[in-house]
Amino acid sequence: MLMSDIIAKQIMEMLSSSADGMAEIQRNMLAESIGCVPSQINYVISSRFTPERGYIVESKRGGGGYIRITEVRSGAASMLMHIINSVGASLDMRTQKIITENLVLRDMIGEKTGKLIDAATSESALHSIGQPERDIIRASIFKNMLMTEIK
Amino acid sequence: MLMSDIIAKQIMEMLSSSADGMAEIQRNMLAESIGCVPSQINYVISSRFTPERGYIVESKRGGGGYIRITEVRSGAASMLMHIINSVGASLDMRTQKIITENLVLRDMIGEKTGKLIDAATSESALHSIGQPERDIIRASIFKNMLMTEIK
DNA sequence: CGAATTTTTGACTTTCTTTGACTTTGACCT
DNA sequence: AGGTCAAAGTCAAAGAAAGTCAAAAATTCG
Repeated sequence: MLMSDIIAKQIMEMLSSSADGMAEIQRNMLAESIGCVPSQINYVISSRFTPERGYIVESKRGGGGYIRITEVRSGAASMLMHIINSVGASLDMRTQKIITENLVLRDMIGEKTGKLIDAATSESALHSIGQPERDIIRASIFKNMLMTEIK
Repeated sequence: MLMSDIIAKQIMEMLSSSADGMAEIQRNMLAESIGCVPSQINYVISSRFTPERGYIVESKRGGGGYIRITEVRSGAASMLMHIINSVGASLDMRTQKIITENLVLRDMIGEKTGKLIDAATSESALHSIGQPERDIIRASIFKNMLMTEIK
């Protein structure tokens, strides 16, 4: 397993074992205990604990500094509504995959629904249409499909 | 025997000897061990392990990268496969609705899946694209979605 | 045989990860 | 206030793996 995956796993464990979905870490401590350079913690956070994936990150430097990661927890309907509204007129596949993966992870949609969304918006399904229309149609399909999940 | 056939055979062996029908390979490793250039692995995968033939391929680049090939195994698979193959390059909404409704009635797909297919291929989802491209895209999305039901 | 298709190769690209030198910020102590 | 030390942040280079594409070679088919 990659270093970055170990770090991410560590953080997720802290998050899931906390009652309020918050994890506060000391960057240098964590790096030391895991055995990596401190800046790699930043890399992991900025590549995996992004707002797109539903995390909020705050930090403070200097003595007594910390990094606090908060997992956004809200009801399925409002979370889905929020995503539908925040996705613009265009959506690239990478972003779609990240959002969908997160929705499945958070149990906002089923795994099967996630697979169907991936299939419907895949490059393979939309190959006959060129850019930028492809990303436009992807956004539209994505939102239409999510809409059916709001009951 | 062709190099490509050897590569394909190798992968198929991995697939059949795995309990879950999954094979995860390191492209450069495999190329090295077989004795071909790495990109030939891509060629073999894209020419022989296609969705049409019942394979799903995922991959990741960079450190710790991999290529994962999943083989679809099912009895009901062939029936759906038949439908997928019988739908041409273009599919109008009325025909799509009829086929989907039929699949739901016959319990080949769940009601929810039917709803998601309808949403993904609806006029509303595809409104930004004109005819005849709309029906072409609809056929493609439809087939890609049905493919996920083969498992 | 000759055209069409399939296979082979390799140079170049993109994506993701690791590392470390340097910068900024904040707290605490004279 | 100013200085010092203890954090965290930034950034770019190097490394690791897979992807793309098109030219060249081989094979198949009419």
